[in-house]
Amino acid sequence: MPQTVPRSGCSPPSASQGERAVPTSPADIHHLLRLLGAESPPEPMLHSPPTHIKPPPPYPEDNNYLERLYDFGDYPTPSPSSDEGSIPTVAFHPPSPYNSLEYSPVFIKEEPHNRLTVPGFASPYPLSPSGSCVSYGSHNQYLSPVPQHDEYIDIEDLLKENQILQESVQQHYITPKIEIEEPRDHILLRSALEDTTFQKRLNLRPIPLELGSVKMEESSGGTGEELVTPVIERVLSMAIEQSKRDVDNTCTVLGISPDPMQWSTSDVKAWVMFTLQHFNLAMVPTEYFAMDGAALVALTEEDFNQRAPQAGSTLYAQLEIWKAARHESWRSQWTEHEPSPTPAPPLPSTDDLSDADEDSESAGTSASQGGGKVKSGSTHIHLWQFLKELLASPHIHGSAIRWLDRSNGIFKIEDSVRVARLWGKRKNRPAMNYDKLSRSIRQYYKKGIMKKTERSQRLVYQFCHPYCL
DNA sequence: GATCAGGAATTAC
DNA sequence: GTAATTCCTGATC
Repeated sequence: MPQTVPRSGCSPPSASQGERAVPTSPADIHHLLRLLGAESPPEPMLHSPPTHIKPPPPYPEDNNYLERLYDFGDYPTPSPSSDEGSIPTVAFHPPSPYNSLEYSPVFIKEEPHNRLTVPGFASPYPLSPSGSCVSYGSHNQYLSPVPQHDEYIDIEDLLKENQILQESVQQHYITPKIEIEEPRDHILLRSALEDTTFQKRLNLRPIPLELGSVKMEESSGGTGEELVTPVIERVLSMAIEQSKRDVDNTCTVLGISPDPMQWSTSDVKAWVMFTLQHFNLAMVPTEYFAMDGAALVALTEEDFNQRAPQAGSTLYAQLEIWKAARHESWRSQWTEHEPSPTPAPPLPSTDDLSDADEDSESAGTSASQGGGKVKSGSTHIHLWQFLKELLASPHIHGSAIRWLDRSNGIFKIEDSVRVARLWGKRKNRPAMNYDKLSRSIRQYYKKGIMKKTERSQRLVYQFCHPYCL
């Protein structure tokens, strides 16, 4: 894939006037090589950015922001306007599942004083009044007409410089090598996510591969078949490590906990806005996600889609990744104490779970909703969230509580004793009963979280909007 | 008898 | 301060 080159601004002259300098401007290199019959560097590098190149996502124009986010250590970070002394400077975005391969800017620093001109030959590139290249933004257009030059160069010197230039070109136009390596993480991540054992191992719902606007590299050279089982294990680890790294970086940037269950309302908003912005998704009114992390975790994919029809799936998938990273972290911590943990038991398939099963039943709900191995789940959960949690698992709790009218948020408690007992277990309130639980539900009438149904029915309640979403 | 409705005090965070 | 719990009385199904 040819690497496009949004060119950075030109640097001011730094060498002395009398100093013999090597022309290194990409435009100059290209023209010179073409003049000498040498092979040109990749053509797209010498033109304005193609129109299909997407502009960068609307991150804050704070380079430190990106550096904090993409603190990959071994990878250079973009530095379009700094580092004046290096010529040319090529910086690549680090590989990340968040990076779109369609937009991989390469910043090239130019030294205007090193320009080389040839009689009768005018560079097609705009030049500043001082003779340096007009600087480009990532997607700016040419700004000025092309002036002529009256400087002449001895052809022998030109040939000598050409040799130097060839070396320079070989050193600095080796992007194909990098291009091959950069998307490998995407290929591996795709393969890992396509591998259903990933989801089975972590007891997760399937994660959509279309991670928002993130475009995975098409596996042109390799089919997934090359990744045989032993390799999958390593791939799986890489994918998980990558996800965890991304989670950690985002935590650092946003200043939030890696555990979504610990998020405050503002944390949730920050995460939602960040994710929407990160994947260049349509913005969503923040009121739709005015909830804490526990509530967010309790949302189903359908809930996400109802709140954000265009971005819901991506948000849900991202949250699943966060859960997975958290789950994996917990599993690692757990294995420190229990070398041979038994695999998570399969979810109950019947509704007639006995009381003895309610511990695991409750834990199963918490694990599936919270994404982690917590026996009793978080006690920092609201009753309405808990009820929605139960309602979201009809295969487990369908005999205790079920939707009557999902779209209008109407549900019925079929087994008041059991629901109350589950609630009491979750909140560590052994004396909980339905009388108390229903009293709490009635408190929601005044708060606008629930309302009485139009036709009063026993054990039937209704969520208010947007809590019914 | 179970549930609903709501007041009031208390507890937990 | 807020949410939930606890206890209570009275009404309804």
